[in-house]
Amino acid sequence: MSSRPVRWLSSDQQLAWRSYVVGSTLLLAKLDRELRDAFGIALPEYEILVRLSEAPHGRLRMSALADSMCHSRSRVTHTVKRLERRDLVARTASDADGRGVEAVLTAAGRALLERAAPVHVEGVRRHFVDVVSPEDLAAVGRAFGTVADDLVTEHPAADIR
Amino acid sequence: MSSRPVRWLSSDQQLAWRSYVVGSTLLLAKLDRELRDAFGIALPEYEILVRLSEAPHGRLRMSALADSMCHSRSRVTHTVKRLERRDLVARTASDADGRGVEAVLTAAGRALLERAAPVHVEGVRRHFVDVVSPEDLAAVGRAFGTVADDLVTEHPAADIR
DNA sequence: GCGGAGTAGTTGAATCCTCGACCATTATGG
DNA sequence: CCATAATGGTCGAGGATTCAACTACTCCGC
Repeated sequence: MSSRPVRWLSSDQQLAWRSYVVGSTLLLAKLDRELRDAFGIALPEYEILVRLSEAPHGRLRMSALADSMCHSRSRVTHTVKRLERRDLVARTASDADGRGVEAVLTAAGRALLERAAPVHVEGVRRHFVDVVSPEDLAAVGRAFGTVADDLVTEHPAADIR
Repeated sequence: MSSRPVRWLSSDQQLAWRSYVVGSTLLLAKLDRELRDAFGIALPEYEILVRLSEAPHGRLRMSALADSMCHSRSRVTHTVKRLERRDLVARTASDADGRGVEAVLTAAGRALLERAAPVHVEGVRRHFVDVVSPEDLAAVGRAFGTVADDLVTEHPAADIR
């Protein structure tokens, strides 16, 4: 058990890492609060509405929803149940697959989203996109795209699913 | 109330933003799980141990702990209470300030941290630092450093504190 | 030194997320 | 076909986080 020596982070790397952790924490908390205060919905709930709105007929299977957000199926079930209680989405059985369930955006859900989206986008701009340089923004996208690919394909599939 | 037109994100900006949200979600979840599986502590708990270990005598006030992680005081109280229950930290009254409470790393806490740190750092490397280019890493650090500064100084102080 | 304003921290309830167990349905293989 | 495995989804319990009080102490002005 001759453990090889730990490869600690350089001080530059450590600084970058901590800046990311703190900045990211603050950013997501801020955007969450803005949506909550203005519309009473949390960021994950908002993102579900967005994904539904982008799907044909505002309709998507629970598993597709879960996969696209990298959330557990259980989490999506709970989140959608909350949204359903507020009549922002509805659930119907899938007719192709007897096991499947599809979530649909209701009229109220679409209306809420149309009011919320500009506010949210404005927040993303003010607190993120507009405060970093275009080059750094592109780098962030590249970096986390790579991270996501790495984590999704790492194990023989079936990680978050 | 002539609302000015919404400045939507360009598709590049949108892609960068979504990559960040998904990649970040996956990354933090992964690192959290690694610590949980190997040592039974969550990422926020680990970070408290780290900050304590870096402070003189392994001792820090609750508010300093909260500020350095950008967590609410209430959250730190709960987290430290959990750590105290497992004898990884102890709490003592601050003698300078009668209101203050200081958290101290116990021997067990330090021992756990010394086992956990190499594993965590290795995870940060494998899933983040080593999969992105040094330039992109630096850009991520710059970007979120800016974001954090912006959010901390935005309101007349006293935002998360 | 007294009274009010601000600071430090805790508490408990409500909410959200995770985990494991579970049911129903669909594929697979002999 | 039929047994078994795999997939899609739900549920409830327990743990974590937030929120709104609340206590206790310090600081400041007078």
